[in-house]
Amino acid sequence: MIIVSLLEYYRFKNLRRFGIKVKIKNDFIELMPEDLERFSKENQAIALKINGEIKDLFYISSLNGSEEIEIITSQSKEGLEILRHSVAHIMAHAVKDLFPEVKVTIGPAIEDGFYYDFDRDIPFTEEDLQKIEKRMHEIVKSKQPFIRKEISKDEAIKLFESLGESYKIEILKEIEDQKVSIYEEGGFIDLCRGPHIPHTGMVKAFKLLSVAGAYWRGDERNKMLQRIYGTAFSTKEELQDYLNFLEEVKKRDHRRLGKQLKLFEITEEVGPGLIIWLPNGAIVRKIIEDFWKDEHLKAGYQLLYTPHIARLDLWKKSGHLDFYRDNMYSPMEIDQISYQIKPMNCPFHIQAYKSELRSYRELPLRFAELGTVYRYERSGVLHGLLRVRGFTQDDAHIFCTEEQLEEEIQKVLDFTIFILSTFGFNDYDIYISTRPEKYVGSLENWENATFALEEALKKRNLPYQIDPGEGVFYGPKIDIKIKDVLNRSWQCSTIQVDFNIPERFDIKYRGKDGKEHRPIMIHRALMGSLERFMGVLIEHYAGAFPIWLAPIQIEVMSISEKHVNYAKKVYDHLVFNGFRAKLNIENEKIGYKIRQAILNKVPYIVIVGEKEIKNNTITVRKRDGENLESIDFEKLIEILMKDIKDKK
RNA sequence: GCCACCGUAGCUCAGCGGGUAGAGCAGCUGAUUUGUAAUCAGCGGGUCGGGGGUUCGAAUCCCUUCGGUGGCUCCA
Repeated sequence: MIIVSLLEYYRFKNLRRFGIKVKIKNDFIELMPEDLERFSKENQAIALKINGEIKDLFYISSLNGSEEIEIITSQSKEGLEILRHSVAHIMAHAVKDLFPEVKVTIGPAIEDGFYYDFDRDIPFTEEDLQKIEKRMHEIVKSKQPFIRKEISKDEAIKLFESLGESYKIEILKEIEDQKVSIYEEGGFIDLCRGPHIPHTGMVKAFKLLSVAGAYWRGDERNKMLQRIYGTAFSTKEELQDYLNFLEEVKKRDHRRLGKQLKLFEITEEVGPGLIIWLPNGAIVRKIIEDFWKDEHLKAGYQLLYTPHIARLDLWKKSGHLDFYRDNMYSPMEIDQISYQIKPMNCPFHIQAYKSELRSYRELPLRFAELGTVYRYERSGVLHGLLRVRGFTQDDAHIFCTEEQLEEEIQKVLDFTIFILSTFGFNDYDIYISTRPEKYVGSLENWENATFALEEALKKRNLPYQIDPGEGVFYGPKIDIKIKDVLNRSWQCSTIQVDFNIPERFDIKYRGKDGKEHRPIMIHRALMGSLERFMGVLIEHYAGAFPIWLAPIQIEVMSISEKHVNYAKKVYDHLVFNGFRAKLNIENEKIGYKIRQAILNKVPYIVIVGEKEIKNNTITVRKRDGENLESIDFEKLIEILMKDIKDKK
């Protein structure tokens, strides 16, 4: 990792040369030990990379000149992680100072900061966090050095026994090495692999954010600990930027915008995790559904509609009752027969496949459905539109031969990317999940299918990562996470190969050879579920839907009552041309009406008054405040039509 | 499901060392006839999430239940 600027490089080029090779950008320079020390100090080094291994900064004194050195500062990803980890220690130190009865457990750096889990019977309050933060500032100010010691495991156990830190002992007992490292800073000792910053004074910007429950070792059978989350950055500005980012996230929260823009509602009376789509949300959904259906027909899919409930036996046969019972609702009795509300669409699509004898000539057969399913989710996991109990999957099942598998997957990938990019998602994290411990189907099947998934991604030049053992029991899968404008990842699309269901339902096709063969099934959802996708879209667009999706595309407003008739005429014309328009002839000042429309995030505002009537024009104001000159009505229609066609 | 916090008018929130409720916005009515992010005035609206308890008296204290929020676990 390169952390020093070129300017500094040239400055240091004049320094005395010695055996220690220091990597700067992609070059190496050689420095005298004392120059290196000065160099690292001036660059706010917090650690060193010695021959590729990250070490504490004090190792600088033990270099013999043959090493390759990189200087790690908190500007780099690795450095920031070290910094945050050190701040976690400082937090634990502060907590122990203030609440000596607390037992410490673990405290790593994470994506956006760090946390530390504590065992304490009394919960931490907001005031406690403030006190802890205050104490942390004191520790930072006193510039306590982080001191690393290597001791034997037995010694460490004795040490932590004397400190009463039973969780540390539990961790120690599972460490295989006989030697462990501990770090001490201002009297606070923690079992830790390191590395750490040289001293606490190097912490420039941190903040404690929240308290939450967390199970010891993440196992819900274990004791619930108290986790304090915090974050740290290399400068105050960066911390402030991050806090601003959190504010922005809050502003875009789809639950808040959903209420404000009257898109959807979740009420206690209906039940948790169940969505009422209000007119504004419903129209957006309808447009997405229409788009989805049209594109599926173009892509060679056939549409299906299937029921919401089916005989329980169907779910026994599909295996869902065995594998998925915990997420299924209780069955209901109808005429002494048990029926089940559907958690999946696949068994129905299988029935459609089985509705006639199939020939290899028909394959691949692609069945698509916006299928609403109901799944039990534990109450604590529900979250707005993103995690619900009733949702509509943009589901499809492709039945194909083994030879067709790879091509079909490629087609699905292309299709997925087309659909996602239409909504402005052009950045993806792609994962292939491979065979888990518990699986069905032959090893050969798995290998072939996994290979097909990989090949498809390679041929499309899509970078991906492997998630080993994370596949579903019935087959490997590709998961695509999209990144929104704030660069947050959302799991939506999934492409899964299924060896299980075709087998269980004994579906077949007649091959060229006249014999019966079993088709392979691909199960895929592009948007995942309409609910989740809409939630992501709302946050992605911050509620300001592009014109092709906007619930109201144009709001026509009159300056005063005198202009109502003309406004009506304009409005009627817009509606006649198929636009979703709103007429605002309220007896209010124009500024007020504009404010309302902007708060409702209407993309186009049309204003008509004396001037417009006289010239037979309209004045257009865009959502972002840009004013189009008074223009001809037909000109507006032209602009709008083009934007809608381009899905802007 | 677990831990913590929260639940007052349609919305956002104030009131909470106990004495049966307020504001702004929204809604309705009227005045105003308006030129690019809030014209003025009046009116209506809540058994303070539900249930139970303590008390002469509970939005306020306690218990319980439902729901929400942040996490943990889970996400076939």
